[in-house]
Amino acid sequence: MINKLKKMGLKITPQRLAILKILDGNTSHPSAEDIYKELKPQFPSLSLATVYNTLEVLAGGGEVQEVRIKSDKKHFDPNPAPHCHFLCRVCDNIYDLDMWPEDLQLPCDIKGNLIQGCNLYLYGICFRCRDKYKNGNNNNNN
Amino acid sequence: MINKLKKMGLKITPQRLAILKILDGNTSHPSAEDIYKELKPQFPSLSLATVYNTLEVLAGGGEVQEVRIKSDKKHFDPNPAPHCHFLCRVCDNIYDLDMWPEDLQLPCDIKGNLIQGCNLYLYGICFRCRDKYKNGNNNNNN
DNA sequence: AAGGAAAATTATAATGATTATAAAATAACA
DNA sequence: TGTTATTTTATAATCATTATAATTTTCCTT
Repeated sequence: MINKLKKMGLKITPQRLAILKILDGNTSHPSAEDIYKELKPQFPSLSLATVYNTLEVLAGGGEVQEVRIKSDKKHFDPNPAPHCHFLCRVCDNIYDLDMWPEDLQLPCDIKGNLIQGCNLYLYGICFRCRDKYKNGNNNNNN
Repeated sequence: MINKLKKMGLKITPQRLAILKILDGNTSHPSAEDIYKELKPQFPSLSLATVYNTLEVLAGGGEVQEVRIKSDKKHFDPNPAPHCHFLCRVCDNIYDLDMWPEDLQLPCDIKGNLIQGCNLYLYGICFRCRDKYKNGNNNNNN
């Protein structure tokens, strides 16, 4: 964790460590505000700007991914490996899906264009919500 | 064009026709403001809200695609067929690429999740900018 | 062709995520 | 321990987008 910051030439601060700790292994795809709200009780002096700044440098350094699957807000993923993100239209949660199209290994060349990065966003209904809906139907006999 | 509006149960207005006309066959991926600026001289009374409203209903009806490849602004594509979008980091233009991953035919099922929609955003350097860079290097002997 | 209800347009204000600013605090080096 | 560059903080600014409410227009009906 400390190494990630040092590797990027950043100073070690309690705020940055706390943000990295929240992100570490986190698959909930928090927004900047989610992180801010989670840390505020332990860090009463924490500023939202610090969270934004830290996420920006981490994303710039390739340590976290910006997930722009929703139109209104950015979310963050500490897993920098390419994988797709899936937004359930029912529960509004973002999930990782570790499939990746075989014909999209980066970097690659498509019709003369150099492709360096890629975001794959999927939309639909997650298996949890499908199950709920199915059960609801059966129980209510609709 | 008129049919598109009628099909969606919308009234035919000069503003909507003008917006549809700009979009028809357009591959430049304009933003709402781009469209507004282009139409304002011919439609001095046009309001930006009208452009946003029209694009929203067209997108809702599946007649145009929202392209969220840039983090700050939405762009629009009159081609509703799934295809990927490519942002050149040098010239900042958005291009269509008509490739599509073979293993992503919609709708489909991935690990129990129902996938209904998909956005594929690519980032890199377009062939035009690659050529310019290459030539620049040769000419300057760097 | 005129009337009228429902929908659309308009000008404007509000929203809300993100970014910029500048002063105060802190980390890390000598 | 002192110093300097960096970071944090509080706050304001930005800017795309959405909401509001009054006016205008479409289009169905007569």
